Amino acid sequence: MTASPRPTMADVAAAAGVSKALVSIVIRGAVGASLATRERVLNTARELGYRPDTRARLLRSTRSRLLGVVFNVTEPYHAELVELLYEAGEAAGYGVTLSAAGPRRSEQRAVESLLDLGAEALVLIAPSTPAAGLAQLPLPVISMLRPVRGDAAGSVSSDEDAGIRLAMDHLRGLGHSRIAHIDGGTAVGSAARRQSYFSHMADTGLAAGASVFTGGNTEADGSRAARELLDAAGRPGCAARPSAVVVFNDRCALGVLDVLGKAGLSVPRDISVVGYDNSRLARLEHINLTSIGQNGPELAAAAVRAAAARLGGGAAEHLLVPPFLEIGGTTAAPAGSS
Amino acid sequence: MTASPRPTMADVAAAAGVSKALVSIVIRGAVGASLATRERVLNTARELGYRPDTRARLLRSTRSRLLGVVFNVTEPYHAELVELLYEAGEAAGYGVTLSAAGPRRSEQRAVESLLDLGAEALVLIAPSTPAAGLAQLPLPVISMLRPVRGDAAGSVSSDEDAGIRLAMDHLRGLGHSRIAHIDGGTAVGSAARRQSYFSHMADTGLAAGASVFTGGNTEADGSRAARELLDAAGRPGCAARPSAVVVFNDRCALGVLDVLGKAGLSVPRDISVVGYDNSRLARLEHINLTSIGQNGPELAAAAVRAAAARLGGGAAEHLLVPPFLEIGGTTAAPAGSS
DNA sequence: CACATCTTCTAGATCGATCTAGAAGATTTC
DNA sequence: GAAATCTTCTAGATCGATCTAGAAGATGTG
Repeated sequence: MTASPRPTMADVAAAAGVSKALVSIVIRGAVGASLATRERVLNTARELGYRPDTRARLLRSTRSRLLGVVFNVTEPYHAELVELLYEAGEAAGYGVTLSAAGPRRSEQRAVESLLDLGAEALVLIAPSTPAAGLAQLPLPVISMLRPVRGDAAGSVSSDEDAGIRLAMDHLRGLGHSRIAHIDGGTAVGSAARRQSYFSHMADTGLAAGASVFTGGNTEADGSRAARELLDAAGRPGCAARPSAVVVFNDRCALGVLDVLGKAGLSVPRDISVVGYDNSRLARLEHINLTSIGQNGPELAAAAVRAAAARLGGGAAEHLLVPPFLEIGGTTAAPAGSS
Repeated sequence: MTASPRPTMADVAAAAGVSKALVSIVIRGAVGASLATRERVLNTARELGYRPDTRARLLRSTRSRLLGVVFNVTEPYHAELVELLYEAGEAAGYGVTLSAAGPRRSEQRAVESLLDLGAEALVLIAPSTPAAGLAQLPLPVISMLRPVRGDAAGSVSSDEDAGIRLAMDHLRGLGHSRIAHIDGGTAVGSAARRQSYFSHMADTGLAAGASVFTGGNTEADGSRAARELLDAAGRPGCAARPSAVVVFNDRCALGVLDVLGKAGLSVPRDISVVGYDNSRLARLEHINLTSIGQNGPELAAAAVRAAAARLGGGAAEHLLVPPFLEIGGTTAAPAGSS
């Protein structure tokens, strides 16, 4: 609470006996200062405890070098990306400012506050604003985790098709062939993952054995779907119970695990389960779900690169980052195999 | 991407035929403008699509009315508070800017970036910086979720003692008397909660039956503690198995539930379990843990009030906000009772 | 009507940096 | 040695708002 006024560039200039323009040059690391004075100025700046004032810098400079990031507070995974974006942004010479969206604060509000702050480009994590809306923003926009077509905005997302394939190849490798899918119902991305499931089943000659149950985003959806799956297997004339299930996401998979366990089935001995998201939930020790994870560091780095490229005048890029498979304790070879 | 330059205050002034000082007065809602012109200026501002530039405002004004918030990206609950702080801050006429701390970005770094941005006061959620460090910051600081003594910083936290009492009163009300505690081991806050447990047991004449097991922050800690609890109950000469357990936090409680279930005990029929935090985890439908929750909206509002009061010259306040009890499916009357 | 008071409005300085244009000195070129 | 070029540095304008001091006009008062 000591109110000693913070030193300004003029203070440093006076103390070092140079003009403030020169101090500015040195602090920014721009060309036009000799090595000797550069060092002298940096030293006096350090002695005075000088730190450039972001407000003034932002106001004057044509290139604010500020990256605005909008994330959703209700999504735990966004928080992880936020930290990685700080890192990637700062490594690329950008400052990063956050603005949170959520049930009580609209995405538009979040975007506006970043605009008013002078952000040079925006990274929106899983934006709900339609592409047309993004196109109207007066600066380059990168959509993360939600692919966008066309030139409205760049996009950087995880390759979902590759993710489903990773899951299925893993199960195939273990010896499974009766692989079912519990989808996300009407959730965003559910249709694409279901499509990937079908196409992979077809590619490996298992198209006839494909079976999909309607799940959803929540544990309740997963539980419901799992009960349906068990019922179907018990009905005469139906295919035998699948030996493995690929589930839309981790939360839904949790409901599936719960029902399977209560039905007396042992996972993974009787049936293998793969989730999607590799969330904190999946990594809880007593759950330890095999799951597909997004490559966060690469996603963040790609988003920053895409933003920088767009600022440099490039066209909107659309990147897909390959996900990875985290093998947990819910997958194993099927009971029948050696 | 259309680069139409954004209108400034001067543009609005020219269009409305007044001075920019007057526009400033109107936009800020300051006194000194007639109702008629006020309306006229606001109308032309709206027509031009004028939005004040935060950078310039921040730079010039003595009172930036900007609240800096530091939160930890790895803590899901912080995200919830962040959104509530936006709401509470904006309701009180403050802008809110975030800065994330985390394993890869130090709290100090987060604080510095807010200082450079011109924040007027800081709200640190569960800061790791010691009180002495907080005292050195050149602006009012409010520590949330971590009580701080003395005048170094204001603090707003949940009343943990009241929380433990809520849990115990709930169990007592159901008819439990053999109530054990699984603590947080060396985790922050564990000692205080353990102390509350003891003092409440004493207050209700149950001091002799008090028993504490060493838990911790994670499910593994909870599992270990639960096994110990079951072992102790089986040993000759030891007290009977408790009919209820109050656990340090939800994560730890999850491990407890897991072990109890695997040991063939039914929760809540054979034993009741109460967690702490009322986290998303606890609210998962198939877990549905009875838990103590923090009153987030009230915490946020209190933090903003405390910051404003401090800015107004008041001394550092230290507030305790009462938590609430969320009754789930893991508590019931003990088996023996009617 | 003269004077004080209040309301409404404006000119211009200011915040702390960046940026442009150009001066001063050192170095190269012919 | 004069001209050209390069390096190093500086004065002063500028970004878009806020804020101070004071002008102009309306209203009240004796």
